[in-house]
Amino acid sequence: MGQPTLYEVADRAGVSLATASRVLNGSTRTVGEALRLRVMAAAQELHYSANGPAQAMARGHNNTVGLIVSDIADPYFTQIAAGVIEAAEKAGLVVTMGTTGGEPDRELDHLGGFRSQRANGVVIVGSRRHGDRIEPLADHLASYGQHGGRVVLVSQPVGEIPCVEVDNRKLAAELARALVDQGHREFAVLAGPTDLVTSRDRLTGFRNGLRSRQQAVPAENVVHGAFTRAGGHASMTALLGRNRSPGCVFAVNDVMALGAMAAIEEAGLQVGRDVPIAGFDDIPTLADVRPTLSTVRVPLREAGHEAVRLLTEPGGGHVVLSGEVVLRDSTARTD
Amino acid sequence: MGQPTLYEVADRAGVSLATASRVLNGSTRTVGEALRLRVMAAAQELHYSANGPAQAMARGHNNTVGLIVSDIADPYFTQIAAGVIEAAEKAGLVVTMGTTGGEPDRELDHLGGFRSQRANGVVIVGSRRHGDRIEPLADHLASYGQHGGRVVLVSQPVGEIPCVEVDNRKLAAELARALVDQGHREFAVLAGPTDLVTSRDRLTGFRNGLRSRQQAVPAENVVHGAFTRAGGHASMTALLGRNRSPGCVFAVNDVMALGAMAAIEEAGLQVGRDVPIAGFDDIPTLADVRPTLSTVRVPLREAGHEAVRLLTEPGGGHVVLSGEVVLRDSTARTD
DNA sequence: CTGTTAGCGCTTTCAT
DNA sequence: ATGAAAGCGCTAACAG
Repeated sequence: MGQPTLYEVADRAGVSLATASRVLNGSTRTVGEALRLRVMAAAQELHYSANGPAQAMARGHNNTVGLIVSDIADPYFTQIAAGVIEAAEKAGLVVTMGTTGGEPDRELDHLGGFRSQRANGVVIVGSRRHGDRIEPLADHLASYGQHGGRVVLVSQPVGEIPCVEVDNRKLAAELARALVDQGHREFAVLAGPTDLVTSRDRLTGFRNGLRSRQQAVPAENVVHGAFTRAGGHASMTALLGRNRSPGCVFAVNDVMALGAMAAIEEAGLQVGRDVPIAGFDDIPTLADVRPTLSTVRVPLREAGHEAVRLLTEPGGGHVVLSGEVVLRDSTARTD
Repeated sequence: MGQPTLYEVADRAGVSLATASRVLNGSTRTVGEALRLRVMAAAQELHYSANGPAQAMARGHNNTVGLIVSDIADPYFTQIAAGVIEAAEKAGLVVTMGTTGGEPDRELDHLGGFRSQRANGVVIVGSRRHGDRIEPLADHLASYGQHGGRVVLVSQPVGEIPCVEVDNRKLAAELARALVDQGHREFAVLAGPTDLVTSRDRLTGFRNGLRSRQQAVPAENVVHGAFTRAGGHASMTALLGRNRSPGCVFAVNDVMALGAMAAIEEAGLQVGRDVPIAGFDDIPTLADVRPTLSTVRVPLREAGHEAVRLLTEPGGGHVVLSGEVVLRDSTARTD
């Protein structure tokens, strides 16, 4: 015997199904005080709990938002996820989450799952890949969208899909200029994966910024690797293997910068004095790392809020979030 | 017009609803090759996506696990959540997440929500509170459980509810002894909230450990505060205000220890040399903090895995996870 | 204000 | 192997 049904509650309260439904599940219709009380009492006594799937079916949607990230344990995604959850709960939505481990296919799987779940909308966080065949995603999105499903990307736009974007190129350029203005003249970049649009944008922006100050990064000082702490560590180790003083290093995200800092120390060098380094994102973790890391503050939580806003508000939208360069000790010139 | 229905697919394929259902949604029944192909084709062409709520209603459950944490951005919860998600995805379950911000009432709200959603089970992560009126939770759980809903606690047992527990007392005692064995003789504890069972257990365990080595923490050196980085910072600041060399400090979790380390530095003291400190949990963040923090490694992700296992396996269960003391630089004796 | 009654889309006996 | 039909629990017209 399963959970009590609305029917049983109605029965016990001696009212019709409709009446019970009206009092228990926020209908606009109003019910007489006497009956209302009887229904509530009956529900109490039976420990009634509305059958969500049945409601969802009858209503056509779920009050749910799907969230797709590649790795919830990565501080970047954690922050955005936290923002999404905050905003969603505020809007009375429930968040269902899926992780991809970086595999684009998993993204589609989850999208299909959420669609099938009849989620009100889906937030997909994570950089597009350069040369991505856009079609599969766009296709899915289109057919999902045609049937009222809403999708918001947090990364880069794909077609007309609503999107929350960070102005990576502009900010990376600003960082580059700030670094030059601090007196740095030699540079290296831990550039992340070659195909991630986010890392490419940051690299490009950084180069543009340098160029506007008549500086450049030598090709051999651009090293690619995974977008993770381990990737940063490996990239930095490789770089140091070729050149013990590569100049000021720009890691395209903080997590990589952290790995790189560890690698620098392990090589017997001192972060800042021997090898200045800057990151990107300003994840909260940085608060406890010494030397303090120069980086670009990106409003990650806010990105999550915006994504939910785009999902719940009518009409599309394309939000470009800015940020700000934060110079700290890891790039301070001591001479 | 909404999404295509199974009926439309069946129609287009020229078969019955039942047949279409059997081929599209993993039934045990088998269908002739010819029809099967026609159905699949029709589904393709129509971009059919099964209506999850309808399936859930017909089947009675959701293939969903609810996850309740107080704050997804706290590394402790992040790790456990990551473990839950890993295990759930492996088991073909989807995870739906709710946050409480530390308010016990929100826990009940979410529990109700998940129950209503007909989640297969719910994982509740987060310390019970001492003097909690167990009844509300236990009540809800009981009536949920009677109807086939499964709940697993990750923290401390409540009644007969399956639970994944960390042996906080034992481990805190081991830490205390290890610290004494390192030569420390004076101690202070940043003890967290007075009512959280986890913090109380760690405090008690620590005291027990000291006692077994004929040591103790003076009452004025036990300072309570929030279970967060800010709480650790505030507690440490307060402690230092009374006593610039309180001895070896035990922060009942790493996040607090991190806040405390910042406070120590801000007070112009040096972590380790002036103020030795140890934490608890061994969150990944510690990898990038200097001096390296002595702590107790707790298998957080594994706790998440175990929780899902308990949820999916028949029968109850009570898992007690152990951990290990990890002595690093923050408590090294230099004299 | 309250009750009747169709569905919502799918699964699952039960026949054939 | 396939189809017909009875629900699953709830909402939302539509009637009173």
